[in-house]
Amino acid sequence: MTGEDEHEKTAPVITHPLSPGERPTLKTISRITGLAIATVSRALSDAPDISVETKRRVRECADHIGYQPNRAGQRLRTGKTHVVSLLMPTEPDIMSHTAQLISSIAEGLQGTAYHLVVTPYAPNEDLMRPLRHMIGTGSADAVILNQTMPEDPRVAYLMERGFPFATHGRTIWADQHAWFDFDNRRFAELGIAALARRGRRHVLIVAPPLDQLYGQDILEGITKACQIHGMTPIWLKSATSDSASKVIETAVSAALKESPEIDAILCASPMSAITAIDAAERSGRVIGRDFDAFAKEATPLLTRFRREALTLHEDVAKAGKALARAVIQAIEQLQAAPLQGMDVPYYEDPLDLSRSQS
Amino acid sequence: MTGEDEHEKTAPVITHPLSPGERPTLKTISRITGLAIATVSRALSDAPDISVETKRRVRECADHIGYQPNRAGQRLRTGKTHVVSLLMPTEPDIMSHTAQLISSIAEGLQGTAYHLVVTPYAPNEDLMRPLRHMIGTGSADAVILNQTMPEDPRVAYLMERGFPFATHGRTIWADQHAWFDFDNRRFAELGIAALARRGRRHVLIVAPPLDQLYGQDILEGITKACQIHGMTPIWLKSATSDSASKVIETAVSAALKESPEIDAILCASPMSAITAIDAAERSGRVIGRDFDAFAKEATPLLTRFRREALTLHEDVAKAGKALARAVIQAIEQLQAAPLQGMDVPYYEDPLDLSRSQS
DNA sequence: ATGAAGCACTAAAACGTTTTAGATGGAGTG
DNA sequence: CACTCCATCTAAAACGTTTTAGTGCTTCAT
Repeated sequence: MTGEDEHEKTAPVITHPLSPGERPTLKTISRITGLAIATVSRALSDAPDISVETKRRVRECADHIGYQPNRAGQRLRTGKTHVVSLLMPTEPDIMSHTAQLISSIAEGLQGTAYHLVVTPYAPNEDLMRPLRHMIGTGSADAVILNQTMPEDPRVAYLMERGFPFATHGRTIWADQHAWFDFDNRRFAELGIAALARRGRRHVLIVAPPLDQLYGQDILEGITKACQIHGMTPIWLKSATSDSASKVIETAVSAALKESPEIDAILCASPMSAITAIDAAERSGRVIGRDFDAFAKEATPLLTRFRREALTLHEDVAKAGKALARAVIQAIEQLQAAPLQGMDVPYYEDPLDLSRSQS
Repeated sequence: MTGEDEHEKTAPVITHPLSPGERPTLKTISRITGLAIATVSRALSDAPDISVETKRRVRECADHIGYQPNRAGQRLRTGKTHVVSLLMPTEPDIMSHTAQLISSIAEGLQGTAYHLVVTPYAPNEDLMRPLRHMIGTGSADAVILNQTMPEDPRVAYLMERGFPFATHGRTIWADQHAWFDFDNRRFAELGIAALARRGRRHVLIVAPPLDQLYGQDILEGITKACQIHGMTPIWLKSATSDSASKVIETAVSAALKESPEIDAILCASPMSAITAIDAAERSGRVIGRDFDAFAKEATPLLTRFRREALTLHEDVAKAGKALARAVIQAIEQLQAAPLQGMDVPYYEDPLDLSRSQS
């Protein structure tokens, strides 16, 4: 009876007897509601053996005083860090859409209990070291790898240890882990098709690095599409799409001299496209007249500069969001199957666009 | 006697009686060395009342078993999070050097006890909300703000609360807090001087947003330099360097029609330069012949595309490293004065470069 | 009446660290 | 001999959370 009276007294007039600067804890709620700390904790985590009425009261009180669980306490007790680590090669001195990827992963994590910490590593350094260190010190609950090779040893290591992770880019074990990727085969097919539709026949390929799966995908896509459309691919020697611009420039110039029949260029990255187009024009050819160019790009950079260039867009923000979802699912293991996704990039013909807008 | 004997016995033969998968803790070291946990802790933190010999023994043991302090434990006890939060507007669908900034801040934090967590916020949202949330939940020891306005309310708030922070970009309170910035006044002066040296007289300014201090700096620099070099600035109306490309394009076209005497363009960002040069060429002018362009850029993007464009380079990696240092100093308050730095960007004349290399 | 079962709650321990307030023992001092 | 002093070490508490193993109490079947 008196117990019920006390409840009646404290419940409506929630005055909190805590000094203003103090961060509220479970103990605070316990003091206010008169319940044990354990009860408060279990009420907030919706345990089955707490009455509905108690849960309501506790939650109300928690909302009222603005309770936020202390992560350090949780972390110490549960061993969970609430951290997702993005393992990325140190960013080179070049513009990229990596920031958008980071930003969108972090956004996707917003509202969950997880934070994104960025862990760069020197590209020439032992790939395994940062990963081992991260796992060894237990500084994250999961990893996102953003540049994976087909047989990436890190992926093998993570799978073996059963450590939650997701990759940006598939591997040969793609069916066994969470990943997100763009459909690079389709990029290649769309590119070759678009160039063929314009009557081009001899396409210079500024190839992607072949040690990564997306590179192999593009390779396959191009080969197949060239057969279908009767195109002849000329592979750029001694440079890939991520070579330094001078290397690409030299290689493109040499290729154009050697194979004057080239009337199209396909590039696996926007930056290499910029260089390649420039080199072609320096060799006296005019884009749109003497040749067409098709490039993969994540943002409207190239088209802004050369409307004549054909580009295939990738939705980087979508990739980030998907990776965030995937990695959380990997941590919580909601489902047996890892979350995977492939986004089909889209192609807009800039000639059509400029025609309709002007 | 027996106590000393035990020391003699345990010290040399360091066998660690811990199950292999277990992460070593202070308790582990305590067990191995026979010292109390408190002693081990104080030895590792180099407390004055621990003997030199004991410190040596403890450190040796710690190294041997690969002890790494449990951050959650430290965090709970000390209230320090060991987290630096980078508060950044969500990255738009555009290539940028932001990733390099993030990467280099994180690199600068490597080796310290701090991690970088990325906290994006919607640009249209209340600026204070994410900051308040961060401080309210105590989820970081310090913040880095990467786009500050001259009278940024966040900076005022942080100074008032005495919360450690550093900014990328100065404010009107620049003498009171840690910051790093590029010398944008100098960018403007160098640009105007370079254009004047080429005999140009009427320069179209694709102005930076004036609500940020770097914009005001550029404005001042241009005004002063134009006076000195006898140049006439024509300010682009209805668009700034971070407007959408279509807006910039329209505005540039209109300006060129209205002021045909324009023979130079100065742009506050590489992306706006790409658009502006394109628009000028669509109006029938040829870069290098009819006009010159000067742009601020962090990476060799623009010059790769249009060698004729003059650009001023910024060392983004240096900024990141400096911010990391500054924020750590702000946390540890090693010195009374906040760490500040201004980097002078450098200018290379691409005409000289192409002349000497080809 | 007795025991079992179930409901709603709680006390206490544990995670790993740092810090406070001593404890211990030997050396120096009166 | 009693004392202070000092150097070195330690026990215990605390940070906030979750979880284990209960405790009371009621109800219900026997």
